Amino acid sequence: MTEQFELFPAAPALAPSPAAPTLVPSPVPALAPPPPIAARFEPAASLNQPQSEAVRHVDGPLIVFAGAGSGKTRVITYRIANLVMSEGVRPWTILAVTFTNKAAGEMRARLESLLGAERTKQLWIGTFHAVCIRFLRQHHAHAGLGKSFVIYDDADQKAVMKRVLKDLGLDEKRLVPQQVLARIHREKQEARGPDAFSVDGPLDGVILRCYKEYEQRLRAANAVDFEDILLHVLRLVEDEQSAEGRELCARFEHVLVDEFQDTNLVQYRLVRALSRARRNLCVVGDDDQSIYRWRGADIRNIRGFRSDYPDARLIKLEENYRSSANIVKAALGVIRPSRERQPKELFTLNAAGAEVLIVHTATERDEAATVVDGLRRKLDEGASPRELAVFYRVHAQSRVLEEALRGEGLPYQIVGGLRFFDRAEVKDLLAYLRLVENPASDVDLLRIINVPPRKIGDVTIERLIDVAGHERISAVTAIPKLCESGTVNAGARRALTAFAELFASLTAAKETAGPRELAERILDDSGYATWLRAQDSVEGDARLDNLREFLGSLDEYEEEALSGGMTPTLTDYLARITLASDTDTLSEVARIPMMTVHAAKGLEFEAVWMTGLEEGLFPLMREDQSEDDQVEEERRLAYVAITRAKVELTMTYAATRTIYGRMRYNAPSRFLFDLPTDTQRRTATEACLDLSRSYGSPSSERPFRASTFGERAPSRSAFGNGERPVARAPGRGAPSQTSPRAAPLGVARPAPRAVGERFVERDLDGVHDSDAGVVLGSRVRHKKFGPGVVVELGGGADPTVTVKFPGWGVKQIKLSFLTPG
DNA sequence: TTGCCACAAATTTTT
DNA sequence: TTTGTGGCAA
Repeated sequence: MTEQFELFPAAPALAPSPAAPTLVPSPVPALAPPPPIAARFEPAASLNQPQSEAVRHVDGPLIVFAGAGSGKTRVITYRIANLVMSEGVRPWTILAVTFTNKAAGEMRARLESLLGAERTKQLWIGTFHAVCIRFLRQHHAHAGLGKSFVIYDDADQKAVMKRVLKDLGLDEKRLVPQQVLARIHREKQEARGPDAFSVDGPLDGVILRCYKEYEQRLRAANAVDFEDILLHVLRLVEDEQSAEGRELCARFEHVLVDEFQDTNLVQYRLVRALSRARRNLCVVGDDDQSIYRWRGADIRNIRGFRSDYPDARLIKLEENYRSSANIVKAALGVIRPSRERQPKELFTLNAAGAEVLIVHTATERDEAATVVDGLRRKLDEGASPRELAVFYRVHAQSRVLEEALRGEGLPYQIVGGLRFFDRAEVKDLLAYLRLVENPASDVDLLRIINVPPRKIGDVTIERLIDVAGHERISAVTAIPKLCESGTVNAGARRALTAFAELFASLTAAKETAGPRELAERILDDSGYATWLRAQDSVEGDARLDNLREFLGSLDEYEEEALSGGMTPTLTDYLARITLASDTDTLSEVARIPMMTVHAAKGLEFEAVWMTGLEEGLFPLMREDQSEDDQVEEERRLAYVAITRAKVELTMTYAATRTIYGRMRYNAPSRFLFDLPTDTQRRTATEACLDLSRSYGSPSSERPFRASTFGERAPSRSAFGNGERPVARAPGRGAPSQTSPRAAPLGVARPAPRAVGERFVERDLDGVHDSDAGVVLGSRVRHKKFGPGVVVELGGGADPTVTVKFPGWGVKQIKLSFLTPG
C-alpha cells in the first residue's frame, strides 16, 4: 500500500532538537575557497519535465506554481544543489527562505545528503524571521538597537500594550489591548509606521497614540516584536544611503522563497530588495494553499508576481505524486468553486484507491470514538502511528479527541497549541533570564518582581513605574531611586532592596556562568524552586517538571552550540526559542499526531481524519468579516487538509456539538457537498441513527427541514437522492474497510461491540437535517420581528436559535415560533 | 499584601 | 467549558 505512492526513499530522519531548532548556518568564512565544480549535477531520482525545468532555469526571475504533492521540496533542494554543483554558485551567496523552522530543517537535511555537510552549512536557509535576526544582530546599530536586543512574543506585546493603555488613561473596556495590537500589526505588516498611519475611523486617533507609545516603549526596552525583525531589516536594505544595506543586497546571487503565497508585503519587499542585484529570484508556491491572510499574507504577491517581473519564467507543477486519485479528485472538488485562482489543474497517475469516507456522527464524543476506531484499525493493519493524523479546525476540538484516545490507550501527540515556552513557569524563568540579559526590559521585570511573592505589592510597583517614567530610566535602575525617595514604607523598601541584591548577584553570575548554570541559580536564589516545592500540589510538581525540562533544553542547546564551534550565549538561545514553534518539534516518537489544519501545512500522512466538517466550524465563521472572503480562505484550508492524505481520508461531522458549554446543532459542511459523489462513501454511526430516529422520521413536519439545505447547498446535493435511510442490522452490513474485531471499551460506551457495528452503510438523506433544519444564515420569519437571518444555532429539546432581525437586533427565539422566510 | 471567591468573558489560525 | 479578572476580607 505504501510503496505505491512513495515518491522517493525517505529522507534520513534528522531529529531537530526540541528546544533549539536548527537555524541558519554559522557566519560564512570570508576566505572559504570556492567549492570545486563537480561533474554536472545529476539527481539520483528522475524529474519530470516541468520539475527539471524549474531546477535548471538559472538566469533571471522564476515563479513556480507547485500544486499539492507535486514534489515542490524536491525541486527546491535539487535547484540549490544544481546551482552549487553545476553552476559553481558559492553556497553562501544563496538565500533560501522557508515558512517554518521545520521546513528549513528538512531542506537542510535533504541538502546535506546532496551537497555534504560542509557546503550545506554555508547556505543561508531559514525562515524570514530567523534570517533577519541574523542580519539584525550584525546591523543592530542601524536600527537603533543595542546588541543584545530581545524579542517580545505575543504575551510580552500584550503586557506592553496594557501598560500603554493604562498610562494614556484609556479605558481597557472600550479598547482591548489585543485589538489595538492587531491593528498595529496590520499596519506593520504593510510597512506603515506611525507616520504613515491614516486616521479614518473614530478610534484611529487613539490607536495612533497607542502605536507611537508602543513603538517608543519597545525601543526603550531594547526590544523588537515579530514585525520589527523584518521591518528593521527592510529599512536597512531599502536605504540607498547605507553602505551596509547596499552590501546586504549585493551579497546574494540567488534568492529562493518557499510558500510564496503566504508572504506579506514586507516580506515581498524584502526579497525584492535582497535579490535586486542579480534578479535571480525564484518563488515557489500555490495560491490554492494560501491560508494565512488573517496574519497579513497577501495572495496578490503570488498572483501578481508576473506584473512586477514580466520577464519571469513561469512553471507549473501539476502532477501530484502523493495522493490516491480519489483524494486528488476530492481536493479538486473542494477548491474548484473558488472564485479567483491561477489557472492550473492538479492531476495524478496514481490509482484511484479507497473512497473518501464521510461519517455522520451524533455528538463530538461519538465523532471521537469513530476516529479512535479508525485509528485502531489502521494500527492493527500495521500502520505506524506517525503515518496517521487527526486534524481539526480549532484547538478547542482537541480535548474530546484527546480524551477518547487516552481512554483507548492510543499514544498521541498534540502538535501546536500551548507551546512549551508559553507555560507560565517557563515564561517566568525566561523573564528572569531576559532581565539579566537586558535590564531595560521592563515587562520582564514587572512579570517577576513579585514572583515568587516577596511582598512587593501593586502600590509599590506603580510607584516604581512612576519613578522610572519621570526619570526616563528603566524600572530596574529606578529601584534604588525609589528606595531613596522615601515615598515607600520600610517593609516595601526592604523587599525592594532584597530584590535589587538578588538581581545584582545574578548579573554578576552571568559573567562567569553559562545559560544553563545561570538558569539554575535563578531558580535557587530567587526562591522560585522552593516556592513551587512548598505548594506541594500536583500543579506545582508539574511545573517543577517543566522547569527541569527547560533546563534540559538549555543543556541541549549548549551542547549543540559547542559541537558547532560556537559559544552558547543567552542572547542566541532566547532568540531561538521565541521564534520556535511546537510544529517544529514533531517528535520522532511513535505517537499519532493531532493538529489544526494550519499546523498540517507541508506535512503528509498515509491516513488522515478530518473532524468537525460542519457549517460554522469548518468553514469557521466570524460575523465581523464578509462571508465570501472568509469562505474562500476556509475552502483553501480544506484543500490543504485533504491533500495531506496519501492513501486514506476520512471526514467526520457531528449533528450536535457542545462547545464552550453550549450545545449547538450544526449542518454538515458545504465542503462535503463539493466532493464528487463517485469518490466518496457515506456512513453514519449507530448513535447517530438512534438520534435521528428519536427525532422522528425525515418526513416529520418540523419547520424548515426540506428548505434549508436547498438554500445553502448546491443543487448537486451529495446527500439527496431521495432514498429513505435504512439501517442494516448490526454486524451484518459492516463496510469492508472496518475489520470485524472487538474494540476495547471507552467509559462512555455501554457494552462491547464489534468495531464494524459502529458504521452502518446507508444514505444520509434526512439524517442531517431532520433535527435542525436551520443552518447558519438561514432566512427565517417571525410574527412580530419579520424576516431575519440565523446567526447561531442553539440546542435543547425545543431548540432555540439566535436570529438577527434588521431593525430589531439580535434575538434568541425558540424554533417553534419561526417559519421559513 | 495576599489569597480567596465570585463573576465575567471569551473563545482561529502563528512567525 | 475554561480562563481570567476584580473585589473583598484577613
